[in-house]
Amino acid sequence: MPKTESQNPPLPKAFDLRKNVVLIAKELLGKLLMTSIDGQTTGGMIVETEAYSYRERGCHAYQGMRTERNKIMFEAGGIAYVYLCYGIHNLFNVVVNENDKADAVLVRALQPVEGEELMKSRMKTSSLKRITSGPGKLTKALGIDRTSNGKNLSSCELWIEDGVTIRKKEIVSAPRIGIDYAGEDAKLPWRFFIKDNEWVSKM
DNA sequence: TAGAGGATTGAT
DNA sequence: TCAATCCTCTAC
Repeated sequence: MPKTESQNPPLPKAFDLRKNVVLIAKELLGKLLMTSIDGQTTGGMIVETEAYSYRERGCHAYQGMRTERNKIMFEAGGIAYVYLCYGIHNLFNVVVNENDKADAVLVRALQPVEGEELMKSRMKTSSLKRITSGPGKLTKALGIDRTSNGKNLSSCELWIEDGVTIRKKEIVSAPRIGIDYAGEDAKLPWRFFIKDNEWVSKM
């Protein structure tokens, strides 16, 4: 039987709009990112995130720069911001904060928990090894593309639910990847991942 | 409207 | 280390 909107769990507390995007990026670790496409469910535990705020240069919406691509970031939190990177990869972000405060959390890696066979099929591999260890890979494995842009994260096709609680001492912070253009802001330790987790990208 | 560059990935 | 690949943004 197809899922309905009301059957999905409410968004986890990580989406509390009063919280800072950096705090939310840490709290998303351990949560489950799930998709249900054509009745087939896939999903994984979030093991790596990066925080982006309109206040710093690494962010697409730096200083309130609103474009056709990033306009979704300016909406109220709890929706998906999916964009194409390098012309090839779809990258998935969780929009947080209030209207016009364009903060988002990039999900960089997952640990598969459901639909492993379908994910392997989508990745055209017979091995589960590292198929969701990277922002471009996890979207492909879960079937996320730009049609998911702006989608509510309590929808029946794409949602986040509570998983396991990650203790503070298990969370490692580091500078974000691939934003050298952001100058000093590139050094902000806003990349978070679960210590010793084999699914984290670029160990 | 043209040109440059990019929150990546996989092959070599 | 480099190519793939194409959307987005900026400059003119």
